[in-house]
This record gives sequence, structure tokens and C-alpha cells, in this order.
Amino acid sequence: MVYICAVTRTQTLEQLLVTSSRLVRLAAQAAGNATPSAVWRTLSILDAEGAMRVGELAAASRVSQPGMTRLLGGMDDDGLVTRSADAADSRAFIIGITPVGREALAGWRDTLARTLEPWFADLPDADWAALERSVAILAERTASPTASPAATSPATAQEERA
Amino acid sequence: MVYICAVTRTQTLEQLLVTSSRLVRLAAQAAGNATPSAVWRTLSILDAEGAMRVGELAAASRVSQPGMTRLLGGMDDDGLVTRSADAADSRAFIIGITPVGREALAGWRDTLARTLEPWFADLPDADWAALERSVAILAERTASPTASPAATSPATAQEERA
DNA sequence: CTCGATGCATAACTATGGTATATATTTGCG
DNA sequence: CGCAAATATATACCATAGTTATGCATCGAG
Repeated sequence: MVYICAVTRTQTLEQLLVTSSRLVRLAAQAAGNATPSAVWRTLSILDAEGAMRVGELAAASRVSQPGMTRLLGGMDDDGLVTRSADAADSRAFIIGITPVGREALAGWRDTLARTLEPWFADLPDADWAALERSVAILAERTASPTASPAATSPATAQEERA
Repeated sequence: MVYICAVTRTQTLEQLLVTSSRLVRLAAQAAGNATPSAVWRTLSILDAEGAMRVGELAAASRVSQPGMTRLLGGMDDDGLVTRSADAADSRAFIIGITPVGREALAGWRDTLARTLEPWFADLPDADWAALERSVAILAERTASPTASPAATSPATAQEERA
């Protein structure tokens, strides 16, 4: 039982990763590679979770801090994000989304609706429900980390924070 | 009704993309960035779908052909893939997974089980079912394309192939 | 006050993706 | 059958995304 269950879950996760990777690529190609995935991911996180520090945004995106610094450099140049000194710590900066960034994000969403949604146009409602539930699960599991599961399970970590 | 439904679906797809992107990054970081995502994605596709041409593999991965050529160059160097001339067309090559590649894929799966599964350890069975269903949907929708939805819907395209 | 920890930038590197182009081969049409 | 268009892949060049290592300034705890 446990053996069968473990194999199934590994397979599920494997396929989830492969399909996730493909989906991200599908979206990029369907949109003509107009907006790099790192950009829309970052804007979407800022839009959903609000302004935050560079390191926090890196953690939320699951990339390294220097990588995020570099990415934000370009986005700052393009006027997509704000950088303001953090009053609580003069080493830190708070990154927020600008109106231009919001417009860009909205534009990307329109592109999504036009280019990617048709791929899912004929899904029955039950399938949409499954996707929505999965998104909720993944959102919870991929949210900003404070501890790895080796130290504590995600659910336990949330209890400790509360 | 239609307006409300369209917005919800766009939001669902947006969040699906963001969580997908994060999940791919989470897996990479959890595994110590040991196996690049493009490599495991490629090996997993070859393992699941069998040997195929360079261009087919590029399409299956949703990347450009020259990009796939480059990636395969490195994988070939590492002994992960085979390249054999396609008897049906002397321009083409058939790419397959080697035993070394299979081992590498198995190793990656082990790493998945060890590093990523704990993040999902406390999921109830209903949530696993939702993930599995979503994976099935995404696998179907991201499978090797023969037509874009603008021309025909994915389901219709499958009927035409049958 | 001191020292270890932390936040971010920079440097150097590798990997992943794109488009454009070239060459050889295949296919389809007249 | 011949020819032109289409196709398969490699190469070149470019930009971006990611990493680790490092440096410097600042913070926080003892």
C-alpha cells in the first residue's frame, strides 16, 4: 500500500513538473515570446502579494537573490517596478509594481485569454474545478517559504507563524 | 454569465502559469540545481513518448528547433541520448534515451521523491486526485501539437487524426 | 561595543531560449 | 520528369535567466 502510494505520487509529481514546464513554454510560444516568463511571473507575484524586498521577491519566485537583482534591473529600466528605500532597514529596498507594470500585466492577461485559453476551451466544468483546486494547492505549496519541509511540514510552519 | 466565466478562466490560467513557473523553480532549488530543467524535461518526454526526431522533440518541449539542437548537443556529449539517422529521411535524426539517460532520469526521480514530495506529504487523497486529474488535462493539452486551436480545437484535431 | 548575520550589488560563469541563415533533402505540382 | 516550394537540421549570433562567489554596508544580539 505505502509502496504503491509512494510510486504513484512520485509519478504524479514528475508528470506535474513536465507538464508545468511544457505549459510555461506553450504560453510563451502562443504569445509569440512577447513577455518573458520571468517578467510576468514577477509582476503577477507583486500584483497578488504586494510590494516586497528584493530578497523576498527572489524567494517567492524561487530564484537566487542576485538573479532577481538582475531581473529587476531590466524591469526598473522598463518602468515596470518601483524601488524605494525600506525605512526599517537602510540596506533594503521595497519593490512594487507601477501603473505601467500593471498595464503590462493586464496586457499579458489579455494575451493569455486570446492565445492560451482556446487550448482549454472545451473543458467541462469538472475539469476546470480540478485545475482550480490544483492551482490552490500549488499556490499554497509554492508560496513564500520560511522553512523547508525537512525541518517542518508546510502546514506546521503555518501554524507556527500564526 | 459568459463575462464572469471568461474572467475566472483567465485568472485560473494565470495562476496556473505562475504556480507552474514557481513549482519548476521550487523543484530545481530543492534538488540543488543538480539537473537542469530542460534536461529532465527532455529525458522525461523521451522516456514517456519514445524516440523521435529533433524537430518533434522541440515541438513536444515547446521550444525552437535550433534551441533543441543545442540542448541535445550537450546531452549527447553526456551520453544521455542516442542520435541515429532516420531511414525515412536522410535529413533527419532520431533521438532516443540511453541507459545512462534512463539512470539519470531515475536519479532525478529519486531526488524528486526526497526533496519535493515532502512539500506535498500532508495532502489528502482528494487533493492528490485533483492534481492527478490536472496533470492528465495538461498532458493532453500540452502534448505534441499538430494544429493550433485557432485552426481547430485540440479535441477536434484528435478526431481528425483518428 | 563587537562580531556574526543579513541585504543587496557586482562579477563571472553556465544554461536556455530566440531569430536568421545556410545547406541538403524531400515533396508536390504541372 | 523537372523544378520550385517545403522541410529537417546545424550554425551563428544575440538576449535573458539562472547560478555561486564575493564585497560592502547595515543590522541585531550578546
